[in-house]
Amino acid sequence: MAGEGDGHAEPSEDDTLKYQLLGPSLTKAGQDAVDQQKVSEIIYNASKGSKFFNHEQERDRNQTIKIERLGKEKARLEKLDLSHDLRRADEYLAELELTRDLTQFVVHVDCDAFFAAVEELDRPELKTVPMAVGKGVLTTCNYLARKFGVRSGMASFVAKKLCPQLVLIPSNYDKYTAKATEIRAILAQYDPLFESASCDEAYLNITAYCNENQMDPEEAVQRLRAEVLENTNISVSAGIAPNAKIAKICSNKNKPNGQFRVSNERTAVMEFMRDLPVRKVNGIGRVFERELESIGIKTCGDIYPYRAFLTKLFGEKAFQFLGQCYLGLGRTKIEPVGTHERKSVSTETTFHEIGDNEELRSKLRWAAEEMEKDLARTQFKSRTLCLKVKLHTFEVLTRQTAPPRAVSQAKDIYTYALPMLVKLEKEIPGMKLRLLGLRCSNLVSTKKTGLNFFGFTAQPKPSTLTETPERNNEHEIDAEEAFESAARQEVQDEMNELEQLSQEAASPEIAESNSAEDVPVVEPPAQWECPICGRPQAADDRVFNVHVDFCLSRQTIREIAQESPQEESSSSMSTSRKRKTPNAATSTDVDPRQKRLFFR
DNA sequence: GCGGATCAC
DNA sequence: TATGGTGATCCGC
Repeated sequence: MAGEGDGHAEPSEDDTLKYQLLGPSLTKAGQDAVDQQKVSEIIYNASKGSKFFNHEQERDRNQTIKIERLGKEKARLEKLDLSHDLRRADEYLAELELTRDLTQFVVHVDCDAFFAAVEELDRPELKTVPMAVGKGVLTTCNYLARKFGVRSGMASFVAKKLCPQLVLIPSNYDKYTAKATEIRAILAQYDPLFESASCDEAYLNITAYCNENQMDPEEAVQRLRAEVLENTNISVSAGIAPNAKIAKICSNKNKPNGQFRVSNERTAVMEFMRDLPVRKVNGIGRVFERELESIGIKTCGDIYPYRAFLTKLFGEKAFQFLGQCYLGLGRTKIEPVGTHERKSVSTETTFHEIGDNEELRSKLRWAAEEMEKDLARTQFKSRTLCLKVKLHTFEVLTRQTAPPRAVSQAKDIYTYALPMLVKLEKEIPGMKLRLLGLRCSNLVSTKKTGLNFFGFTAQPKPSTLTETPERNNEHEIDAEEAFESAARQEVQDEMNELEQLSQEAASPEIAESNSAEDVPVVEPPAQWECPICGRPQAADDRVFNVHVDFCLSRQTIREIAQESPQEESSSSMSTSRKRKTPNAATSTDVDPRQKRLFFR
């Protein structure tokens, strides 16, 4: 914690900066026995004077200013009558409490020092020495290295200062993904619909497994972990809890090679959260931690006495998120990542400082070519293009533009990105960059699915690194789930097609400028009736899509209204939605994913 | 809608 | 000597 050890509650400027320099993974496992004071000193001295350091210092100063404002605002609020805010907060918490679901067993599985562990399988001699994977920046390190204060995300030259004998291994992602696939095959036996959170993490809902096998969740997870270890030689840690948020926190509790459970009782959950540092919660990082600490919130239990202040100090979204933290609520619905919708594709690279305009153009051309490949791989075109640069001072700038038509080819991307770069060169005389990148958003799918809306012919999903095993190959999967999966995919494709159409309607020239394989041919049924409202519709594909989409939304709202109002118990900060009206059932702000209810 | 900032892994 | 890449979300304007 910042300021610790100086005998003062108020952290000094250096303390916050040093804490910042320690990196984001301070709270991770394997650091308990480390003298943080000493480590922090070494990192500080290794970094001092560098451009990176100066930038961090600048950021730290800005945060301090923000926190000072926060303190003044809090002092101002304390003099006001907040009874209205207090009542509102209590009403919201009561509302949240009604959504609590304690019927599910959710598990978060986390591989221990995954990349390092995989490397150790190939070269067992690495097990006995401090070792890290990565080049300029470490992606993972083994537990021997952590004893020296070495952490993921740390610059390797700093790590070498902490631990001169540290062995560095270049990363080999293909190897890790292959291993991850082996592990996922085992996870699927416990929950075929498990969710890959990343290469080395997954969420499972083992409620059905436990019921079918008459097994205690802890016993089931013991078995799961043993099975993974036996078959793949990778040790994993796990958290068991009534929801994903707590399960995630629990998986870190007994790392490595351990597990921890918070039982499905309200008192157990509340007690667990009460003393839990807010930083342990997914979504609360170093900055928010500092802000919360400055007003007196260190643990999730501390949130409650401040409930009346939170909206005015941090905004509505943060208030709702913190409310869920205090109550220990989280999602219980675990679903494969394939069901999520991609929002952007991006590429960026760091290089040594470049000021020469010609050289920068060459970097931009390269980025555009990378982007073309990525868009082809993910099967998208893009209607919004964003240029990202990092100056030699580490300051990051972005500039965004909307090309007249969706782009997918390198030459088009370059054409529309170049003016942004030129403008930046003019704005910043003598501009020197250390990074250049491109991001595409407002995506339009180019997947060829045909338009058999009611045929439900599922398309095989592109297999990305974190994708779950192909559901269609798992013959033991419930037929209804497979059906639902296909339906979800269809709805997704449908919406993408709709976007594609609207985009083409706006710019007719695109249909000519692209070859047939880029743009799927749209063949709607000649005549049809809307399956929802039953009304006959004109055989115009655009109207068809718009109408069905509209009807689907309406249908969904009706269905949700009929179901219990607890449908969506809660969600994490990143997925939480507006909730101005207290009752979600009457809200028209429907999560698109809920449209699948129609297919039940 | 845009740009900056934060967060996770 | 030297501090990453990808994707997402939220806020203020």
